[in-house]
Amino acid sequence: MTDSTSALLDNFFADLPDTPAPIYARLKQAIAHKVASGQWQANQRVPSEAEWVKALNVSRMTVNRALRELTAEGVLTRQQGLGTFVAQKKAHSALFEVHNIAEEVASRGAVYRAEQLQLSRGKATVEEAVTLGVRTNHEIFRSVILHFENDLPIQLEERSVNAELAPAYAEQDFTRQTPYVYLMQAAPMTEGEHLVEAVLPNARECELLQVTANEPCLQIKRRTWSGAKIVTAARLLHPGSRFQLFGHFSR
Amino acid sequence: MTDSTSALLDNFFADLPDTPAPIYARLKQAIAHKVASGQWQANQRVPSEAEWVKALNVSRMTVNRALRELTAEGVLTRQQGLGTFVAQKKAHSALFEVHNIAEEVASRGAVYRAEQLQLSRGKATVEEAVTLGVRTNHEIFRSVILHFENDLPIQLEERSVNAELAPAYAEQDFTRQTPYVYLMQAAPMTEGEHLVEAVLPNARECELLQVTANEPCLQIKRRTWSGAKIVTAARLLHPGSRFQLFGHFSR
DNA sequence: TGGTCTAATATGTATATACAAGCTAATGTT
DNA sequence: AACATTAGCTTGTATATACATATTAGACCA
Repeated sequence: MTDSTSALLDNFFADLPDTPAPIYARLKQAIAHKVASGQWQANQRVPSEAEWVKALNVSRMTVNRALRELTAEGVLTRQQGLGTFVAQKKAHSALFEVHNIAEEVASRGAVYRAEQLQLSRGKATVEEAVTLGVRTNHEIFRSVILHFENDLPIQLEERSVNAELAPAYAEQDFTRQTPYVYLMQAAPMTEGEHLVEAVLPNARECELLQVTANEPCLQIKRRTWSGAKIVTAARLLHPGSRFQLFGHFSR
Repeated sequence: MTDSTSALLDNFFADLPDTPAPIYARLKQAIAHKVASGQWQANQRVPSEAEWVKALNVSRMTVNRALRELTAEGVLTRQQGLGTFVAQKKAHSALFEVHNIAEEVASRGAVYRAEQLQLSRGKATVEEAVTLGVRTNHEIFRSVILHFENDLPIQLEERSVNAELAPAYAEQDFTRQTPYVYLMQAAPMTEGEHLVEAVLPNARECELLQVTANEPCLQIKRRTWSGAKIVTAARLLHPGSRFQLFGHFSR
């Protein structure tokens, strides 16, 4: 084991709840948190099974189970004889994963740009309180961002954010970094839901998205959880002629 | 072990390829095939770990791994002290799973009905050959079915089927049983892809779906594989005002 | 009859051990 | 210098064992 690895593993479980969860589950959670929060970057090497065994004083099969399950879940990738690494995000997984529109546009070789139309803070309306699962006196952020691919609008994003979980939301510059990036490091997503439907945009949305009236749009309503609390709820509107959702599954 | 269980396990691996795959993987594949093909129904009890150990002469941990992974994949459910069972299909998993529209409508407590508008056999057109990955002289079936929820059209389904993999497709009565049910038992699905977008229906589609012009529709193009071959390609058109896709994910 | 306890059975987790197989770097040879 | 071999690391799989915990059915007793 290298010195850096040793430092990596010192007090690894320190910031985890000392719940009576199985060892393999706590190890999974700890690693998943490192990855989700961005502390461990894609393609970075993860300690080997033998190193975990030495550092945590558990059996190799227990470590093996944790790493194997995280691999099945797409968090890690492993190569026999080589090691275990943080997995890269899939390019075409928009249907199954919460995606970062900036990365997606870039992966198509197109130019990405964003305009921030609104960013405010206030107490939750009744609708927002219901959607986010908070009281009506709870502080929330609201943002409206228009995302461009090659100077054509590709996504209109209206978002409500739980201020308790993402306190520095208003200080972000969303023309430089999408909300996704900040939210993932502030409150890593553990669960989420999508609701996808085809809708007609109203006059203002037509203008913003630069589409003619009667152009159908794909609307995605998404909520994401971090633990038991809802972090954010978003409504994403995509011009039907410029945007498709793609998904692939096995077994 | 009961006699029926014993019969169940006789020659369990008989119809599986004798490839040099790991034991746990072959057991997973064999069980998944029983479930996917409908031979083992939902909620049916699966042999216990001890029974598998006795019948296959392998260690319990190997069986445990197969059953545990199938549980993580949603094929089985397990209850400590009780046993292992074939899992029920999720109600709201339309986004992630290939769904059976009849079951979905029924699960909402609504009345399901279908009209078969077309059912024919012939050689593949160039477009079909490309979509299905076959030669242009390959035999395929084509069907058009309109699905109703409470006497309102909810899905227009245009489907091309590989006749080699589903030879009895034309003999089915799709007003009584959806193509999904026959296809799953004829050639269990191992992989699939979706392409989701918002579109405007043409005049004929508007009439069939009983929607006004300018009503946006959700179009899903889906292809499913059984092993290396494509079984079927379908285009599903849903009125936007009556249909939503829902998805949920963890971690 | 009704309730309680217990034995049997099921899955859940953890460990130690063993060997197979892939990759890399150092070593040795020509 | 160029090549081949090997040692040492990695993950992948399979087994035996142990104990924990959940559920059920039947034995037992009041």
